[in-house]
Amino acid sequence: MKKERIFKNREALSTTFIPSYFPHRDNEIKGFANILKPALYGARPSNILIYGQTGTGKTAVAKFICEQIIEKAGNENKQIHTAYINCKQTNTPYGVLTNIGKTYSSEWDTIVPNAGWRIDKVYEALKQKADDNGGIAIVILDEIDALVNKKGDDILYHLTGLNSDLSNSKISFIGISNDSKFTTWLDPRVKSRLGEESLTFAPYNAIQIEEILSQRAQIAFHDNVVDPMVLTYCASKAAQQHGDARKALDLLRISAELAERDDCEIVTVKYVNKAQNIMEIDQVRSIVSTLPIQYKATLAGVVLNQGKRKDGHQTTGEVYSTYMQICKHFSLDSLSQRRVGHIISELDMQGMINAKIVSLGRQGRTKFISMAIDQNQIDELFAEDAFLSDISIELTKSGNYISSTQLRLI
DNA sequence: AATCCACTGGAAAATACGGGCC
DNA sequence: GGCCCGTATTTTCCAGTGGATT
Repeated sequence: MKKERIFKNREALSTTFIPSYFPHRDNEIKGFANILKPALYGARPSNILIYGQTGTGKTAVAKFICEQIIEKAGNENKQIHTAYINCKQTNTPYGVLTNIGKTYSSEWDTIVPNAGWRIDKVYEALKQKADDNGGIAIVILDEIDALVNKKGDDILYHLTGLNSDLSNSKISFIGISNDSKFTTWLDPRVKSRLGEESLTFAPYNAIQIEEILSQRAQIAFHDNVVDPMVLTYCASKAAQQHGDARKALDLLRISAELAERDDCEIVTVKYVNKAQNIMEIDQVRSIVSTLPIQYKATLAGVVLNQGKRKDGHQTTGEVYSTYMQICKHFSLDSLSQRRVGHIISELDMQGMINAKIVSLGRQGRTKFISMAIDQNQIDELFAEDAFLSDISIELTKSGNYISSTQLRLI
């Protein structure tokens, strides 16, 4: 192993890193701390809702505050627990309750199975654990929007009502959302209980992002390995994207990694441009590689249909029939058109394809569908994937539905 | 103005699966 | 073994719908 010439501490640029100081978040932190302060005197802090776009530091600040408060509580011998739950990942009532329970007690896993119990029993167990433990719990519900609007959105109702059921302990919630309108979908009772206090994180501007970058760069890099222009450049790129500091950090990290791979002494602006390209491609690559097989088949259907119509506008029906042929050919269980229509919409949302609803009069109402990424990239990505490369090879061999577009696939 | 296509997209119901309870 | 829960994924059913055509 060669000695690290560029990086001193990679971690400092990762999105999960929590710095000890947050530039331009003094007011937010102060406000936050004031709301949570009662916890140190044994009182229940108000529930808080935090709004702000991605990359404005909501999650990091919330985690930071929790660490601080635990430390403080430790000094003063107060019982405070904190839990962090990402509701995008755990978006079921069962999962949320289980995650909170785990922070109370390490034996939770051995007592409560991760499936099988009826939900009110889990709820009872959690109450029990909480009261046994005593103290105050602060639960962070990140991306809380994922919990509402679904069938099980009464989970928030139960959670926020938890306090009145507890005798020996208290619990308060910090909800984090990037959609400031999400409370409109909320049950009014939950709305008032959850939003006792609220904070909004404004997006950073270019100058602020640059300061953040330089703070992190000092931790992450050795001295004089980064061209100062690089930070300015990364910051301005990210500021264009509604002040997303996370984007800026990613850009900086990848630029540095590229420079490192090139065995270059110093990170220059050249690498930032490279990094930007790579990030775009990598994003698509990671989406494609994690796509379930039915989604891949649908995507392949769209690709094979490209060029069938001169304007490149396929309809749902056309995609579905190609999809069916693919399924038959590879003895893959086929899904209903309703389902495939839904998959098309999802691929659209992920940015893999473009789908626009149009009305063709007597020809009915459907979607115009086309690929959102260019042919070269498609070829590359298909070749990397076992299933998708099979499709391009097999179909060419069999001589069925071959067009110039498909020939280009191999 | 009426018709009517080819879907869209919401909602309910079916199916499957992990796991407890008796 | 039979039945129940919670969760996830699909299927079934069906009431719309925008606008070219009649």
